Amino acid sequence: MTTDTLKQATPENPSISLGEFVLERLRGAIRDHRYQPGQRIREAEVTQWLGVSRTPVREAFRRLQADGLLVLTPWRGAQVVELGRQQVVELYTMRRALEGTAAGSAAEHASPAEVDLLFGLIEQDQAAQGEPGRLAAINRRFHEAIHGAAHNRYLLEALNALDDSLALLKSTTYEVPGRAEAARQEHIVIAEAIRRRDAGAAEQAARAHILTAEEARLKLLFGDN
Amino acid sequence: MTTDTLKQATPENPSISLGEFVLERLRGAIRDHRYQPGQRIREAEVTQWLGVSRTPVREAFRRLQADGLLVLTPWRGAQVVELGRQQVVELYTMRRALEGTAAGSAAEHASPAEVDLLFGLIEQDQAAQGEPGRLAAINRRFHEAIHGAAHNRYLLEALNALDDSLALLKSTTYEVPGRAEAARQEHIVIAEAIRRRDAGAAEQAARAHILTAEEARLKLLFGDN
DNA sequence: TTATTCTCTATTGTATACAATCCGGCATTG
DNA sequence: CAATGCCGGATTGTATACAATAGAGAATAA
Repeated sequence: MTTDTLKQATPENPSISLGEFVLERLRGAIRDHRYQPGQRIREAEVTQWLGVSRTPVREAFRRLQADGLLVLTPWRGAQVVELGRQQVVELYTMRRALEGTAAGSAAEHASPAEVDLLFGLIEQDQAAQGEPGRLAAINRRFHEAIHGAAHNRYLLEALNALDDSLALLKSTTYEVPGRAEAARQEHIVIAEAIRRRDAGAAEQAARAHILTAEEARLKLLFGDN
Repeated sequence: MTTDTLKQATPENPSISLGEFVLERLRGAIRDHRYQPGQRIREAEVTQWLGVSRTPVREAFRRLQADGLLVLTPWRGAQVVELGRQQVVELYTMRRALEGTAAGSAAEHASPAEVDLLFGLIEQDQAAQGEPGRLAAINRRFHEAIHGAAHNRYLLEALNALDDSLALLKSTTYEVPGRAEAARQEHIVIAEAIRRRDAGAAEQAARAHILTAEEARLKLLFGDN
């Protein structure tokens, strides 16, 4: 395959390497459940799908393994990770810690513009009542805004990896009745703590928020009471 | 190169893949400062050193990039990460969060044997006064014992990656006069909180411990007061 | 001399050939 | 008929050939 042909395969950004291209396409496919948990992914399959050789595909596999999205077994290849109840609980413990830290750091380091963004997103959230898709998107942007306002690149990377792992789960906690309203109130508490530069309160509020999200998630997935 | 020759290159465990082998050797070399921060690592160089082809070397590079130990620039290859003051601060913020969470989880989930191990290591620590090397090793085992007692594999992986990143720093905080004694007292507070199953106290004690470690580190590295 | 452009070499990105291994089915045997 | 061992294809692990690029140094012009 000529390089010219290869470049046609990455129209969005012809300058990135094929390995990065394959990585992003695979990550997206896993996040969108086009590859489902437990499913085996063969190198040849991706090779044909994306029109590249095995080398960049294998590179992407390694990165996704490091991110916790794939399990690579010697001579057996790649499988999308399946999360059991225990693993979901462990992931939410991590998320409580990291979101709490992010909110606390944001209280210390957020710029005025970043604080404004948080409250702007809360307003958008109020305007999107009854639209689960938009609510989920705004919720994600709210959390991303906090993550950015923490100004800690290691924290940001860890949170992104965590988000990818949780995307393996099928359900959205917004399917739980009343969850959207409760989440909005919790967001307001977090944002106000950040605005008044109260790191401890911001951390506690974020932890409480993640805890209720975890309870909603476990109820949805495993019928916990 | 024949496969038979290759297997001689991995005498410790002939069954693991060459990629894993290269990964561990490189990780060790970076941790031991045989490759120093900022130094460029060429593929051909590792190829000759370990007697393998470029393929497993490149695999290892990707994994080390994901772990935050290497920076891979397109067409320029791999460089060992250099940590500036800001990055050290960010890493310690992460470490406060994760060690605090680990101590809290350990208070909830540690087995009696794991609690005993903690106090056993504290005794060993007392017996090793004045031997910086042994003190550092025991300190590491103490923290690893807490990490294990948390029973959270995602947390464990994150802490291991963090440890690798901090290993990029040259100095040991045990070089600060009185640091060993202070650390031992802090360890005791953590271990006692875990023994009485007080998750909140364990988390706070671990955070305070990491905070003092950070202060010692910043003083050593950048002369902070 | 100094700045600039060009060329050439070292190095990495990609594709592919080859080796090793696993897993299914089939035959053989008790 | 059941159990066991042995092929053969499918798949991954590794090595290597080839393409593309960056960067250093030479050659040239001002």
